[in-house]
Amino acid sequence: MPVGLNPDEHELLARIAHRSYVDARTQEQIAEEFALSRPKVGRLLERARATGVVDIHIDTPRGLDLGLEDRLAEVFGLRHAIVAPAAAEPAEQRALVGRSAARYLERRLADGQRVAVGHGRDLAALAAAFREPTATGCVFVSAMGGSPSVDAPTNPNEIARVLADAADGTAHSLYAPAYVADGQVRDQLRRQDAVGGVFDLAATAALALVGIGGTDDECTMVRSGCLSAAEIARLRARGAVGDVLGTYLDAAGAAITAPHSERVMGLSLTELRNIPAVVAVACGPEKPLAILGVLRAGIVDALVVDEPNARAVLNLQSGARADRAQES
Amino acid sequence: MPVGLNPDEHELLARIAHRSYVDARTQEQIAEEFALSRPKVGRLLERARATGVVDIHIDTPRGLDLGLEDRLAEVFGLRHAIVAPAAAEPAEQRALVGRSAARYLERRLADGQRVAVGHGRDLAALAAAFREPTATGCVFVSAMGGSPSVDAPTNPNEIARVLADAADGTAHSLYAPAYVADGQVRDQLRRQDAVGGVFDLAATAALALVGIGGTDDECTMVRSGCLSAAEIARLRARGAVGDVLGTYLDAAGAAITAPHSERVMGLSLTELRNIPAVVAVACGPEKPLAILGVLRAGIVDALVVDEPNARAVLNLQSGARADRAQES
DNA sequence: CCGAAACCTGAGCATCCGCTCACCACTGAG
DNA sequence: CTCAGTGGTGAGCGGATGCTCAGGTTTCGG
Repeated sequence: MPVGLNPDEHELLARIAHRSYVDARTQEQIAEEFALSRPKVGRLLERARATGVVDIHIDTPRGLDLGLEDRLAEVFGLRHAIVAPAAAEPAEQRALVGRSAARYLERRLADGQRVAVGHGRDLAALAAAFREPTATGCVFVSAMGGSPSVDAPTNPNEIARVLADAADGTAHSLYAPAYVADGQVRDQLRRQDAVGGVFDLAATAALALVGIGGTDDECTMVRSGCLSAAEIARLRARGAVGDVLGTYLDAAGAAITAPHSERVMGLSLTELRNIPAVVAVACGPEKPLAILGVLRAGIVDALVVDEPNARAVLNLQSGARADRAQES
Repeated sequence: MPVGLNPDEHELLARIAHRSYVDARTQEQIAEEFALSRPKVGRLLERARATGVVDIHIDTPRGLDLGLEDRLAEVFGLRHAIVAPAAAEPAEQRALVGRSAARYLERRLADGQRVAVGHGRDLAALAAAFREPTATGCVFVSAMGGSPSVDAPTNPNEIARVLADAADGTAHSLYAPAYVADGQVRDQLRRQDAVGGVFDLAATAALALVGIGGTDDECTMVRSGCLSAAEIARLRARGAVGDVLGTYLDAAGAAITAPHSERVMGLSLTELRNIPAVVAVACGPEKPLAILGVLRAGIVDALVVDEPNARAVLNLQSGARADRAQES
């Protein structure tokens, strides 16, 4: 029961709340009935809500924590944050994140929008769960190169195709590897019409859909053969915590620069920043630092993650803020 | 959890409800966020309420049953129905009803209103609990004669005085007995300025405050000496179930007529009907039929009763309706 | 006892919300 | 395949709501 309220006041608030919420009377009618002014009734109703005399409870589907999403969006300045319920099995967890991301994307897509598509198991899970959205005529474009095993479901081309199929739209594939030998080769490749044209389409997309990769030896880049274990180790040594479209970032959100960054066949951070909306999807226990780095880079507009990552990232960030506060 | 809702729909309703009720966003902002039209968001919120995804609970003070009040008001066409919580002890019950009635009257009184006042233990309890209302300059007028023991706290004069004191208003006393020998004496008395003037004041009051008397041998009329046990028994034999200002009614709400009705020194039912608002107060286990009769007479605008009576009266009425339905 | 500050109050106004209505897509029967 | 019926959708509008602000009252401290 509400505290700091005398019984008469409590009764009045309950009566007025009853009229308002149960009988759906207008504030004016209630004012009339209780011989009060209309604004006063409004204030009493507000007070009833504030003191808990009226308790509005929302039956959230099991596992969904909307407050957590709000905090995530607030702390990192995101437009949308979607937190999928926690799951015991990694595969199940990825499916849940994929499903959440799919529902989100279905809502978010607008007619005729072009979508730049990244790679990874999380985006593959999104694609697998994706159903026909309300929007029509959408175009899905690979935003980065592929891995040696070209038909793997985690390749951008494959993901773009699956999405286009489900959305009854079209797909543009990028026929290039994720990494080339050096910047010179990259520039040369991008000058090819078949490659550069797709890059341009991706760079001017209305929306980018990206995974967040890790820097462990089991990450997608290594498993798919895009990078060697030695290369990943070198990136780790330079402070890399994760990647977006092949560009690696440190924990502060800064890009790991040349020579590695010049070998990437994927939209750069600058190009990504020019896309109006970047949707990032991530899950898995190895990801908190990677997500943190990407969020701090300020390129992400919407984030879809599993609950453990959401909590972990928030803890890392608030810990960092506490540290800074202590220093000063 | 809500039934008949698929999980995706449930999640969407919960998300939208969260934005609306927790984050206090406007429907337009929500529509923007979820790529829906504004009316659609309104409909979804309505649906969320209907399906129980949002559950609005009102913390009612212990013992208060606002739904019961609503039914009472609905069934008998009352403007207000106030039900005081049930109590174990009769004295406690009367105090609770008196308190509820006092709070109600304090709210209801408007500046300068004249109030016609009846008698009885229930009104005495009201007067005892009465505190200064917001309205000022109110006038309290006895609407019926008194009992032989003139200073008893249940006499109209005494009740009017207490109310006037508390409200910082004025009181007009009626110096006449509740019953006289016959109609001739009554008319004669009412022609006296000191008596007739007060009657006129009472008859043109903005509000009447009446108790509902029973017809048992322990009723106020008998206990105060206004009527003898024999007289009450005769009234019972004629079908009387209760009284208002000394006028007895049967269970259908019709007045018991002459000769008894002509001996009353109190506002008649007709006079009462001309008063814009009649507030009746009643409590006690012997009262259900009396209350029923008075309510059926259609003179009452607002009723204050204890919970047992409220339930009993509703049961009696719905039983009667069922009977009539069965006949036809 | 007096002054000032804090609070509460109700008028006026801009915004928000629910309702009505015409329109359209989908469905099922002919 | 056609067409009436049904359920859902968004425009437009009038009423309802929340907010701001000036005025008045209470309650402190001096």
